[in-house]
Amino acid sequence: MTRAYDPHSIEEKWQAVWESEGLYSVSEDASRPKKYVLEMFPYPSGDIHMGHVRNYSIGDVIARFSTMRGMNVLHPIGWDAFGLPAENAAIKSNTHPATWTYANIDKQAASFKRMGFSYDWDRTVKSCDVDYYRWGQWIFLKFWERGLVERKSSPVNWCPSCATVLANEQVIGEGVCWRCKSVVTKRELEQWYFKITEYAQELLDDLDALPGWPERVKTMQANWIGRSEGAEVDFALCDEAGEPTDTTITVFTTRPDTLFGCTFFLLAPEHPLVHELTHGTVYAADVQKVVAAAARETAVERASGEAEKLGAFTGRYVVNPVNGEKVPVWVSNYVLMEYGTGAVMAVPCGDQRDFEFARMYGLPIPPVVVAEDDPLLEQVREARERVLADVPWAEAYDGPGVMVQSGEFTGMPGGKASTGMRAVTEWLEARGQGRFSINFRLRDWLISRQRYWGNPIPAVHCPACGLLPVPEDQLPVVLPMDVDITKGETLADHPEFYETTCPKCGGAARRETDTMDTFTCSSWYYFRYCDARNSDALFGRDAADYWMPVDQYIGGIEHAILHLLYSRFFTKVFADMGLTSAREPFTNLLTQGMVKKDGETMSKSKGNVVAPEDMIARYGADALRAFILFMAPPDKDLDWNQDGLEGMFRFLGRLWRYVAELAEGPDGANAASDGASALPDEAAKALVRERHRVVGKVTDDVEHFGFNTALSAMMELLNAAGEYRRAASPELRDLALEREVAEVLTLLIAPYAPHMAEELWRNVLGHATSVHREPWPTWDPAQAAADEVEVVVQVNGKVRGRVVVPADASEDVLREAALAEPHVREHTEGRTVRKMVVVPGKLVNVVVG
RNA sequence: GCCCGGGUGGCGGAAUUGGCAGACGCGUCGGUCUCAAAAACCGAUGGCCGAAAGGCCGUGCGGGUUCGAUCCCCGCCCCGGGCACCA
Repeated sequence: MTRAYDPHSIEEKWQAVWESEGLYSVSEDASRPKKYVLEMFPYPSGDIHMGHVRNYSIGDVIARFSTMRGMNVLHPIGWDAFGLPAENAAIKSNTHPATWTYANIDKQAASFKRMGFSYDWDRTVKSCDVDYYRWGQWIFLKFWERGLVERKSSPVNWCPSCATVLANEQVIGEGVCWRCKSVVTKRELEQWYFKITEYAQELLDDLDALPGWPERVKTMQANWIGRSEGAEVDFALCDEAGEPTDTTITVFTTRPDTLFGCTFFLLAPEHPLVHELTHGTVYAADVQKVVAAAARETAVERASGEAEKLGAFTGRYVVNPVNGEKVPVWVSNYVLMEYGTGAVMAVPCGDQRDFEFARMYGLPIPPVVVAEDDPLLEQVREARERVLADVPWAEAYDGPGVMVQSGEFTGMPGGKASTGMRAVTEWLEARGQGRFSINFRLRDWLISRQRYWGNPIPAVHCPACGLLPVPEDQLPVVLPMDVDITKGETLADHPEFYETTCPKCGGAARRETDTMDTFTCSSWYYFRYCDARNSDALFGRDAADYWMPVDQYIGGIEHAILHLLYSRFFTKVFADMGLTSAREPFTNLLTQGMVKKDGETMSKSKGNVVAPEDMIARYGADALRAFILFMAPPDKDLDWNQDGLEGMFRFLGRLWRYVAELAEGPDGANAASDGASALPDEAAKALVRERHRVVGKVTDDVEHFGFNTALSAMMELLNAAGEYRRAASPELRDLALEREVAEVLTLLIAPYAPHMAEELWRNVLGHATSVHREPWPTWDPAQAAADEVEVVVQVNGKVRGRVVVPADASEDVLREAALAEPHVREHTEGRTVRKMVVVPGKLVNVVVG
């Protein structure tokens, strides 16, 4: 009696065997091509959820498949273990964040092991281990040496719920915190930054070097970096009497060709000159109203562009360098201090915001770039001086056109990146009043956090020597464990930590008490995996050169900017430091979709969480892994459905029975009998064809992440095997062929259902070594091809019949066969055949009139 | 508002990108086995008309190109995501 498929009796058994055999431990091996397969660094929240199951199952299939294809595969796992949830949980449950974190890591690692993922656990890292984070501090010091660390005061994003600052990338959607979704506010604070903007151009340019990334992700990064080409223009500031001074205010503009249409000038409410220019004047009160209103605006209102435009005249003027005109300086909330210089030349005819502002405050709107098809052009085409002070338009025009009322530039083409734009900039450059310039939307990365559970920033504030790095030989700065987190203490409340001596003068000094953004920990972990136990260096050059870059990275789309941009930045700096030859960390990126329930994201608060553990308990890890991959293509969102899991369990059971019954043989006889005596009948030929076709299809599908269709193809092969068994007479069954199909199916399913495949391979089919070390089955396209094909015959585009012809039938043979088909004849009877379209091997279309 | 995705049976999804729409699975219905049930196995399953043969309709909607369109083009509608006062 054949043993039934029982995942519970085999899964944990094989997990233990694999571990003791060291099946997934790898080392550098020059004789095989390497492949580095990596899933995004998990935060150890303790519970694994379906998103994890999906993410790590995708990676595991790719890793196991690659091994079977002959590659030396690095597939590591570790824990992104610093972060706020640990602190919040600790406060709530009166434990230490470390206790909570390490317990969660153990729990989650056990769940991952229970899923049967093929990780090299010897390389595991935990970012809260001092052996790990000391290298984060070392990186900080190296960045500092290279001038990539800066401490400066500026308006920053503050999350009131997390009680800490956030980097720009970490404010998402309508101005909310990426982690807790609270509305973020602005505060002026002195903070630590990594100067990622130094790499803005390279981060943008090298997106082109990533053909293996989704277009969507690259577009999002390009938009985030936000490169604009234009010019800086210097405007001389006039004194209170209206006389030009030597002080200039510089603006950035993408449209220097519209400079002749500049009729006012704007400063951001936060601009330092605002107070200086208006203090003690009659304009101060009105200006203050705008400044105060802007300060009250939430990030949401400000970012949405829906806030009402407010403005106030400062009483001062600047001189337009192209025509010497004095234009009034206003303050307005629609000018952002963070972008460009915080000052703007307003050209109302060419910019919708300036247009609206001008209409609101009665400022003139002279046209300077007019579209070719605009009737207004005839009125002003030849005018070099301003003859028309206001446009009859309902809105601004920012497209290409002809420059008018623009002095010597009149008649030139204007618009973005136009000859007029270049001519005006060159004119300014020749006079020292402007220059070509490129502006990025990307801001420097704010990395300091006012929280405890993170990597301490290795710096010292000395009253005598100023700000100093902790010397390299004094690393690591160990995070003290005796902080009372339940009282809300941070390092700043901990004198034993912050009281120190200056590394330079030896006097009393204060240690920096901010910790680093957790995104710094996840920006280099993939390098550490290459050489995880190295105690002398972040990683050895040889190990990194062998493994890096990551060949296949898998994770959620939510990191399209955040983690993926930071990691690209770190890798580029590492390359410039000579640590690695990789300039990009992740060659191929797969962004997997979300796992939902009834169209909604699973969450405890909604009470719709499906626990993977419950599913494993019922159907085993193999069915769960295979099913989540079968449900949908990996990059699409999917809606959880338990009935389908049941179906996958049934398929595995069918496959099990097929292999097991065959191995035991009919009536207990050994199935490995000589099948050569059996006649190669049509049924056997069909099964051989299917075997080759399916191996080819599964191979191709996995390479393109078509896990769902790969599984369908395996089901088709099993169905074909069943049909063969029923069709072939018992005495003529080709048992050798059936045995081959059974082995092929076991090999094909191995990456998806590794435990079942292993049990079948070793204990049922009787092989001595692991299925996961077997070479991937080969296939012969010639044997996959049928010698006869069914060709569809259409009459006027409608299918009217089918004919079976040799696969290599000529067009003439096809024509003849098509016209002879009885049903086709009915439809062509008495009508003229005007044309016949023949697609060999596929279709014939008879066009009749 | 702008930029990407996407819309296919009762459901998840296929269709080698211009060549049999609906593979595979779920669900449903019918059958075999059984005292019965479960499991397993077999069969049917887009809609409408028809006893059947067969016919008509059908990939969000409306046009177009083509011998032929889920696929390409034009114009809409809906869903999801990203960006959004960036000068």
